Amino acid sequence: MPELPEVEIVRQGLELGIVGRTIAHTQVLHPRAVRRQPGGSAEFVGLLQNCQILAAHRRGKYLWLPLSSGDFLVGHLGMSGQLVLTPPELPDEIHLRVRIQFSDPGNELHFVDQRTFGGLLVEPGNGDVPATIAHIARDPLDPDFDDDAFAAALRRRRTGLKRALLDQTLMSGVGNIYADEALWRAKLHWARATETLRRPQINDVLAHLRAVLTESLAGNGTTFDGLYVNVNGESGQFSDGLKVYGREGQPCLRCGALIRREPFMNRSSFRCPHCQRQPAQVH
DNA sequence: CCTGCCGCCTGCGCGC
DNA sequence: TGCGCGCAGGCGGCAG
Repeated sequence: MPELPEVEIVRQGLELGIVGRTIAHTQVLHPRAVRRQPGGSAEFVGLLQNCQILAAHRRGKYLWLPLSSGDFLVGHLGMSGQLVLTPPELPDEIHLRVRIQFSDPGNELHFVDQRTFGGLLVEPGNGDVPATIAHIARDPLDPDFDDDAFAAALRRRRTGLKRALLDQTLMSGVGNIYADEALWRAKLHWARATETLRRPQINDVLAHLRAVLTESLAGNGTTFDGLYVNVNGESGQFSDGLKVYGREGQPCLRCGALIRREPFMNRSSFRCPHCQRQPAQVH
């Protein structure tokens, strides 16, 4: 499940592997992969033809590549998406959705996606950030992330803390795994009412989020279910760094209480019932 | 405007 | 053995 560290590792791989190269041919093997393209597959392919890739940027879990045409190639990996650099002579991956070939004889760029929640599109490049992702907030590792503004916005919310951390318009890049890890480190319950948080606790959550995201980045991200890989098809090594996510029934690494898995937004939350007690006021 | 919920997808593992 | 179901979960769209 790619979150900030995993998407950033992919971005770095794209920067090294495809920036400066020129697209020669594009093939869409599954129309759902370009469902956000207004004109469909034909438009997507046409807009990429003969474009040079100028840079590789990221906002939260979105990637975008400015093109020599002035357009942006925008991508989201969803839950199971992979952008991999594949030698042309290798057989296609089972879930290959989009193939991009370059004018040079190097590796192709493949968008591979089992569950097809991810996708690509090309849109006009008006402004710094693509219109598609204009609503996505900065992430907590972004130098321009505004702690004061975040704290104020968080306290204006009337919802649960984890729900707020997952809201990409408030803060981006955080998903189910890193939200659970940061809450465990901060000893806060996922349902804690946001309006009851004091500034020191918000600072604490931010510090723990930054720490776990940075540690994961240093370990090349988390490969939990085998679906996340970098552009060279390699897994991340941070799975061992997870202290609470996926550890249902195992002892808390701080106090020994058994980690619980609880239903949350049609998925799961993991917490220590002792370190992360349910507060009086929840959402 | 704000909040919360649903549907979209496929493969895997488990229980019967 | 084989089948059905729960689960993984980010995000856009929409209802209230």
